[in-house]
Amino acid sequence: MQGQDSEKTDLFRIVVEQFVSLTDAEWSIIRQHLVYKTLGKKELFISEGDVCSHIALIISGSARYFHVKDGEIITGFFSLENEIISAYPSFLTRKPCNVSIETLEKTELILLSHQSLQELLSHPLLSFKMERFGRLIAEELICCYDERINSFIIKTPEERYIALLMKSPKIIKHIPQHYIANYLGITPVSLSRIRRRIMEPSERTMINS
Amino acid sequence: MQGQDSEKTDLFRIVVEQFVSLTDAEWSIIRQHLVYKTLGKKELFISEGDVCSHIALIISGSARYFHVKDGEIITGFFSLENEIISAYPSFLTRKPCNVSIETLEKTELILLSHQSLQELLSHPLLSFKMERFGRLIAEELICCYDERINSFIIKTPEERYIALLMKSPKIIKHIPQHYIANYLGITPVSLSRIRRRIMEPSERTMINS
DNA sequence: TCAAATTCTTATCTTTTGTTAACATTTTAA
DNA sequence: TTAAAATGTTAACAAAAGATAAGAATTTGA
Repeated sequence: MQGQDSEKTDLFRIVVEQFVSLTDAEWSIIRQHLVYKTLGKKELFISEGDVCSHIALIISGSARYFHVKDGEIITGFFSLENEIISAYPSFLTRKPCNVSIETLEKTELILLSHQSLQELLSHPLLSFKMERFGRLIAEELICCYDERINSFIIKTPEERYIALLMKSPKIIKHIPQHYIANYLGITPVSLSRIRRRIMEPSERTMINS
Repeated sequence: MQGQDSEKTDLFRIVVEQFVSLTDAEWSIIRQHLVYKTLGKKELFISEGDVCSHIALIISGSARYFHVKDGEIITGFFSLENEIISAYPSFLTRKPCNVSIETLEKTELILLSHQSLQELLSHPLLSFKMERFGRLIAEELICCYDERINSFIIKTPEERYIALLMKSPKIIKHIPQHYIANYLGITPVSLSRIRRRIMEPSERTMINS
């Protein structure tokens, strides 16, 4: 950990302290396990079939999760700045993951390995807080998953798109549309039609004229 | 806790010990917080808009999770024997839940209230193991959610149905088809067509003749 | 037991989505 | 800079799904 990297890894503390408060002594132990890393654009964080060995906090940049099916690439999720990336089920179960994760742009990460997390979970001074952190992180993730599944069950693709517009305009603006289409469970062509359908009549007139 | 109820609540110990081992002393503390309860067929466990106050283990019976949208009832999930039921996001966040849960048949439950869980999480002798139990339960749930979301992104409705056939024949056999259709994200009519489509040609001939 | 309700299938028609391809625009990389 | 690649829209047609209704079979409950 060099000087400037150490500053970067300190950003991880903010995330942890959203769930459990840490003393400086506790933080200094955790910090030793963190690794700062940058990835260029379209670099892989994890490849389908590998066991996910790290979770990572995105300091800057973004990433997409994708599957390959019948030679087609299908994007299922995005992670943006200040969010965690990981093939979490694989990270937890130590089984090969069914997803690949690739950066969408130059991305700065803070990494924590599975091995390191296990050490922290076993560390006499930290185990309790780390267990709690792990629980609260997982519980928050459950709420996100739940919302996403409900949107598939209850909403039409058009409604899902409008909901995404409202909730994450950042995704709509910064991420290619065919990736968003996959995320919504539809084709890019279909999303293009939905966009035209929900376009304001005034705008529609402007374009048609 | 009367004698026979106490026997029933002991089934909860098996679930906990799948994640953390317990001494008899520890178990006796947890057990005091458990309540045995039966629900008749089509009774509500939780109603959309309420804050979910309990998680429950199904000893016998089954339940379905449903939403109401535009007056339509849409079933999103099922829980069977030996599984947990709860509007977990609501239970965790103390916010009104967006789902109702109703038994599909006469159902025996072991209840643990949010209040009780908080007490156990604060109990000096139990907090560590309860934190760990909470973490591991949440992590397992994440894996289930992940699989379900991936099936919406990657698979067609027909492929989702076939996957359900393979993985949970019990659901297909015991649960009305229009509920399963909702679960797959399609209409009952559409599921009926899918079933005919994937029916063996031989069977199809038998029926057509 | 028997009428009512539920469940499932099927048919018809409409709407939506998927597929493929063409084209314009923008971005990327050599 | 410039050719290649990526992105987004549109069109035409096919396939699938939704909506509605009718009817058969099964289940439920009084």
